[in-house]
Amino acid sequence: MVGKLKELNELKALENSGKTIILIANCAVRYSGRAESILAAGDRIVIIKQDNTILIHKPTGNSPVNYMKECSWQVDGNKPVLHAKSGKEFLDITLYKIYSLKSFVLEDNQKINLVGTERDMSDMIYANPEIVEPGLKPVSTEEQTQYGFIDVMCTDGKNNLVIIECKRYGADLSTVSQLRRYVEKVQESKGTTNVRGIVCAPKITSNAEAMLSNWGFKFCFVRPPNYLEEYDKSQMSLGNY
Amino acid sequence: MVGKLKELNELKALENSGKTIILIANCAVRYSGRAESILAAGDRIVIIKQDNTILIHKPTGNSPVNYMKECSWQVDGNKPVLHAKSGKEFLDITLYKIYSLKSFVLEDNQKINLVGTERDMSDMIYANPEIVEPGLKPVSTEEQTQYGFIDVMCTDGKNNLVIIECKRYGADLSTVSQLRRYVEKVQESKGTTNVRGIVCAPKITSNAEAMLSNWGFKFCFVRPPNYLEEYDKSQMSLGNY
DNA sequence: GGGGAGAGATGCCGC
DNA sequence: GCGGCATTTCTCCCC
Repeated sequence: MVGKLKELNELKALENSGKTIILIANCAVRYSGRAESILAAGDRIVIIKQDNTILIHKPTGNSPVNYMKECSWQVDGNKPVLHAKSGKEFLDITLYKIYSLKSFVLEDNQKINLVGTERDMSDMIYANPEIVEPGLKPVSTEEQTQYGFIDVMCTDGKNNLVIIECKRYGADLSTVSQLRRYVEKVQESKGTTNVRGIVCAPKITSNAEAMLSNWGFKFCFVRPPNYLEEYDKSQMSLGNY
Repeated sequence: MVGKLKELNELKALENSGKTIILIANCAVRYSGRAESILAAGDRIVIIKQDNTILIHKPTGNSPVNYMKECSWQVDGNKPVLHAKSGKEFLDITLYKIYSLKSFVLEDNQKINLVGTERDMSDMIYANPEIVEPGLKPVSTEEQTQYGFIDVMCTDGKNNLVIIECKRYGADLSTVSQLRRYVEKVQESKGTTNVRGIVCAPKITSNAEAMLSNWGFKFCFVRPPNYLEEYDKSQMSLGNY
């Protein structure tokens, strides 16, 4: 066991310090909990956050290879192993070489502000349902039912309730199943068959479209609010900064 | 603009170096692409991986606050800004203070080995369907249909096909919708109504259970292969290492 | 805390 | 590449 004891002691001293720890190390990882995993030795980035969330990243790829959130952890007394535990879950990181160990106290009180979600698309349709079909009048949005919540509900002026399910990217089989669940539930609770269903999305898979028409539902091409164009415009007007 | 120029130059020198870069900085982030986000200044961990995947982490929490995978990036010539681009997506990180900048060449050829997934659960049931219901005989597993793929298909000895949908964690409304899609599709393609549906999971939500029984389907309590117990056992027999 | 559904989902596999 | 779907999903919102 090579193990740089100096850095292991440093790491041990950081237990419960509430610091952000960045560890670059050759390590092996074992996880057991909801599932179980083994990862043989390799060079990795280990992040221990100030809330004791642990992330283990390989040198490539988007997602952490192992992780554990808001856990308790400690360095083993005898072996170069970091043990982490959270409820019934366990994570063991065996450290073969430590290339770098740094700790920080970081302050970040800001929350991210994200726009351009499906909710924005429902709001757009609720505000102006005629972009979906002439004659539609808004009734409700985000209405809760026992079978889930309905993005937008309208009337069509021909004595029908119209249930709209939005997808900001693409509609698929599960989208159609979801719409069907709502339509049937509303038909049941209102005791009427005058309930129509519409999927609004920029695209739909062919199988989903087949299922949609089998059920007498309708697809309507709707693009979500396009923030990218706004961004492009502002970039242009600002030049290259 | 405070900006430690020395570190900005170091960062610039790392463009296209193929190194893993760990940057601890006070920064603001702007993203535009599939959606759009703004994040005001705060202390964060910025990771640039060897495949030019960028992750930005707050000092707490599990998920990255912003990210971009396999992008191209560069440091602005005039401002302390890291520009990243991937297709039609943009990410700008404005660096107000750099607390730490380190780069590494990391080597990791290992792949994670994960067990205890839903697939393991279907395999278990396919190998021994009588744990679900006496008399069941396996027919197929992971069978592809136009309406999705069916986890396990069996016969029940009473001239019925039995379609089993497994969930490793919990079954919900969409699970029941999924099962229903398969049952109806098989009924249609076989031209018979002798098709039953069973959801196998360790738990099911109350609304899903109601919908399940409305459709004449059945819930069967099945726990996924319990690897945790195995882990506990091995830990015990090894003592404290 | 449970239930339901979206996500800048991501990642995997199959056709 | 698209399609379908699981994920140690995670996260948010609502009841």
